[in-house]
Amino acid sequence: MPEPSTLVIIDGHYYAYRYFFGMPALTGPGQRPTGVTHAFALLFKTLREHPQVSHVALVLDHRDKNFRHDIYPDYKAHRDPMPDALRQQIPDVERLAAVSGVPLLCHAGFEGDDVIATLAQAGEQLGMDVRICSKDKDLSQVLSDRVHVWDPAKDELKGPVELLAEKDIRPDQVVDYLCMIGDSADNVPGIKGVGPKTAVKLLTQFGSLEALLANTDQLRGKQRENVEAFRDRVDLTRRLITFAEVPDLPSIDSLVKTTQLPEEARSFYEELGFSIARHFPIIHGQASEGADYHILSATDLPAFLDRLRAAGRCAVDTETTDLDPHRGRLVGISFAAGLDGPRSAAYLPLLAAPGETVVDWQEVQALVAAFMADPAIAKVFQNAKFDLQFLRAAGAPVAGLDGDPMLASWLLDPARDSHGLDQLTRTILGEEKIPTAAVIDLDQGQTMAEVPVAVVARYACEDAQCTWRLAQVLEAELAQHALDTVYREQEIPLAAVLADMEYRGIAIDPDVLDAKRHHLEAYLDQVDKDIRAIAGKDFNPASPKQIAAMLFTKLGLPVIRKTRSGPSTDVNVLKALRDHHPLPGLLLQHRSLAKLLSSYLRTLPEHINPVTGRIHTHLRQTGTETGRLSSDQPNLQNIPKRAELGRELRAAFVPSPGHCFVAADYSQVELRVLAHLSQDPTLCAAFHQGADIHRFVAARVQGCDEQSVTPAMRQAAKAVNFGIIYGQSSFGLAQQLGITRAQAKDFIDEYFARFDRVKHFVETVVAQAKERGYVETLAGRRRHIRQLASSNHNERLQGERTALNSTIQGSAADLIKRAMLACAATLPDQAHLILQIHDELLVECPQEQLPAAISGLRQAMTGAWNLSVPLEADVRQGDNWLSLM
DNA sequence: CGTGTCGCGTAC
DNA sequence: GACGTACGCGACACGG
Repeated sequence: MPEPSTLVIIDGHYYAYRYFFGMPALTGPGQRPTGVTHAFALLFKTLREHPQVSHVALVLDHRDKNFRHDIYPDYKAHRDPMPDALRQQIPDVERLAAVSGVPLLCHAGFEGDDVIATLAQAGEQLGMDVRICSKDKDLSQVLSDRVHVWDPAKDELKGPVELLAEKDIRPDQVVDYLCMIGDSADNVPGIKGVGPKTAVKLLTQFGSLEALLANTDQLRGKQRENVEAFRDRVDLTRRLITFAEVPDLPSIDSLVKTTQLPEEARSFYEELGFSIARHFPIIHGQASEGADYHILSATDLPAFLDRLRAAGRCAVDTETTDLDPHRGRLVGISFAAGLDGPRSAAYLPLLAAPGETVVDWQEVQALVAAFMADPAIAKVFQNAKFDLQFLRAAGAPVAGLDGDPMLASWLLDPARDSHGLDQLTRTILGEEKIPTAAVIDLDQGQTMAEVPVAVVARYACEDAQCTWRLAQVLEAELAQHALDTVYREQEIPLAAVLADMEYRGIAIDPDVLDAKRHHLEAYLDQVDKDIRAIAGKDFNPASPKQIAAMLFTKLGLPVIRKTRSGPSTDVNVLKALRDHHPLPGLLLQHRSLAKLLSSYLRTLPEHINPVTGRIHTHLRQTGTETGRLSSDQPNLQNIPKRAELGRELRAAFVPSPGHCFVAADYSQVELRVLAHLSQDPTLCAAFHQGADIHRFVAARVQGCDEQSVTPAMRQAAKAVNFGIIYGQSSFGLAQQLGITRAQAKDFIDEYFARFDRVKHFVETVVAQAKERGYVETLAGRRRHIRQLASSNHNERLQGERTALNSTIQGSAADLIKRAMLACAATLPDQAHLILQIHDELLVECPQEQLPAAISGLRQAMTGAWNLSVPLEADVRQGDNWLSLM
């Protein structure tokens, strides 16, 4: 199949303004404004790498007046002149286009829009697809089946269909429409008293402007006068609004895109101070080369902080003696804001070997605390969650958290190997940082406090200035991909919430764990003895390899399932073999006891912090590709719940003295997300009715009423509901339910027949993922799915499942993140989030605030997002985690 | 001796 | 081969 060629035409004027006003103002060497040029560089990069784009042109307005000024001297008379900082960048954008191999079109006597329209029609006539990058409404007149406007950041294509849906007009009516409403920005008056609404009404009624003017007798009153008064101006207005055909445009062939950035662009990028690593093969340099670092004294500090305050935004990094904020101390704080060159930074030393000069924290704490607490000073941290906890512990809690390159990197590509500072500096900035190992010997337990101040200062300043520069680059890239909103409004504020949750931790009753542990150890001992009595004393029941040898070779039991390396011995296999022999049952008991002991009962006590007596799990914000949080050290998101024996250990998780727990979990959140995203009327109706969703689906699929749904039917429907979310096949469903594959297929077919918008949604998600290479959640987060491009059939199928599941799971993750953010406003002052377990929030509050906490938590969760189905949360209270069941 | 992979099992 | 996302344990293989 020949690839259809796609011509992309960039409305340079539109983008210049959009980038100028819509993004942080970057400056390069010598305070030269570079934000717009940089944004264009990233746009060009996106187009270079876009698989569907074959031809590119950048269109700019000519600086001279054009024919419209000749026929209408007042044309654009009231327009503000271009801001200086933008005007200065236009030559840079032109040079950028030249060195990037993007043809620049700019014709005297015409406007950019004329060039765009002429070019679009030329491309269309050659059978190409044309995408115009612009939001200018005038351009709607050239839309057709082959000509669309396109926002590459959002990957949104709009053509005649969308125009009709949004404005209720066809492309051939656009000129009439625009004539009627006029254009105040261009100082072109339309019909007095006619705005968009009336214009559409009149066009629908009369068909065209010409017909309207010929039939003014059908109008009455003021409107008739206004329309008739317009008759004299209609020809002029039409000439101003209609695009002129621009002669002598270059041939379409000359617009073939360059897929590689030419080497000659390198010096231009360097001249502007752009990160070249994103565009060129990496040249390794040292991040501290040519840097300007300064060690602060107590005397310097006030003036320095004032400079940062005036700058409004800065990167901050802390050096500490430990990774644990409850045990560690601050060794120093570094700051960077590009004040004296992009690589400048300063270090405030607070702790060092005896004899070294440091600043007394007591002396500067109030000053630093005021700085940190000032929300008007925007602060950027690499992995802010960490620094926020240390600064809080040191008595300088942070407000105004505004950026985190780690989160920016994760949003741009959650699959990136590492979002660590060293890695980002290498891949984004193309430079090497001083390795931590070159400063301290971690194996020897050495800390930053034992290293000369000058050495730590250099290291700390490098961290701060790399954080600063990375934030600039990555945030510009976020904006390019329409990820800046979810960054600023979701992930960045969430980091502060997570810092608070980690810092607070959760209390543990060690006696409960101890008692349970001793009980289960005795029990395990007995099971162990029983197993050895049958299998021999050298048999290791923890070894799947030895179990397989024993069951399948020695005892000759049937192999149920195979893994890559041999027969499987997992729980389903052992259950199937229970009736054949006593050993499988004993092994199952061994497995569950050993799991509880090794994963929980023996390890949890080791995670109790000696200072706080609580467990402070890490809530990792960049730990998943779907957008869920993950938890480690220890993982508190997989504490047993389903089986009785395991569930009981939840009794060890207790509230602080005088407090109680409130927990709430979303009811069927992923299915509600599915209903919302698919807009399936039946599924949506079920949730609006407050139906038992599995029972409801069973009734629909079986064609019976809900009262006659048997437990088995409900069970089957539940399996299908989950299967949909995971992209399960008929084979998987059959295995799950112990039915034949044909029966499973019938069930799935019937499901899709009853919920046909769900079917459509599943297909659309996969198709769009294949087209764009990524899927998107409710909040606009993205996950690239590389397997979809695989030549391997099974890998592609896996990619399709991932695409579907990530959309739903990721959207559900967005919902609970929003709920967590809402908690700040809805919970009473002494109630605090303690844990998040994907669809559940655990809150600790003083007894007296219990009612307010219950209603606040419910409000935060149900109001997290306005879906087309209600969000429901089950709220419970209790005095330990077990009693919340 | 440490490191990486596998099978397995816990959660949602 | 067949159901998505995590973390982490013990066993085992491998390499220094």
